[in-house]
Amino acid sequence: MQNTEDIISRLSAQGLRITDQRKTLARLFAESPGYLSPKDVYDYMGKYYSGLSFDTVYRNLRVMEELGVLEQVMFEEGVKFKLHCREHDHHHHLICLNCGKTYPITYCPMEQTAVPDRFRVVRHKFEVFGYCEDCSEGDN
Amino acid sequence: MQNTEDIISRLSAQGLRITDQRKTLARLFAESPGYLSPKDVYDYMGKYYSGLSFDTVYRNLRVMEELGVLEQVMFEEGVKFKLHCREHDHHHHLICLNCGKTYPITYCPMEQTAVPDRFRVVRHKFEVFGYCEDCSEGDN
DNA sequence: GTATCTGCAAACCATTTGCATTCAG
DNA sequence: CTGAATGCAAATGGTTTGCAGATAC
Repeated sequence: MQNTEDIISRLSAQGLRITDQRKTLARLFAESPGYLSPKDVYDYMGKYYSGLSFDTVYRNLRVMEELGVLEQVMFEEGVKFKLHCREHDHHHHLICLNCGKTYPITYCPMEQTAVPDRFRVVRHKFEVFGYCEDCSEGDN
Repeated sequence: MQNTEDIISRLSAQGLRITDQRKTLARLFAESPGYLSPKDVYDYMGKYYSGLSFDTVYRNLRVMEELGVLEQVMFEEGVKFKLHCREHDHHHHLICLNCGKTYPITYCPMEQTAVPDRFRVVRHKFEVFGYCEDCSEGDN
């Protein structure tokens, strides 16, 4: 986990101006263990900034994603963001369907996967969805 | 692979009317080995129906997806469709980044994945992307 | 001071909906 | 014939863009 200051200084180091909104944004992601949709972010930010506009949220999410501070993942419900994993070794995630919190999985299935000679692998996606301890009321 | 008639009769069996467009749609998916975006479908269909509208394409894709004839997957670039796999055993796919063609992988990583006791797994996603034999010019 | 940020409005794109017409059964 | 399918136009929802005023540096 990175704290708010880490994120701020990375933004600053990249030449971005440190506005109040960006501080709040940094804090939000520093404190959120899981994925957030643009709407989640907008709703949270809206509590602190009355005149907040959606486009600024999008702009900042995009900028932070381009700088590698955030990472963006496509879910069935749409795009979501979280802090970019700083761990060096390749890993995957357990993702809670309720709170969006993620837990690393060190195991990578590519090692075991038999791929035809003729297929040149570029990347892969392995994600496990379910309910974390705190959210285990679930649906069925 | 299923042929056009199989698909048509499944649609018919479900009470749908067999229009020209749906026949063409069935043929398109029967002959396409990979994922197609709504736009791909629209472009293809457009060659045969001059007054074609996008909403009919969407409607038919959605209906066929609800009937289990098609399956829908979210990629970075958006939603895509292919024939729903009829194979009984659970499996995953190699997906060609160029032509969208898919190849089944029998291996399922969940068997090897250590999950914390407290996390209740509901579903998972494992996809391998790359270039198939025919598309191996690739990008790098 | 100056370039970057922000909010606003409007544009944009993909997707959905209502309705009148057409067509499969 | 009748209800379902289609095309059209318009609405919607999510996201992006242009521009003028506000703000970090």
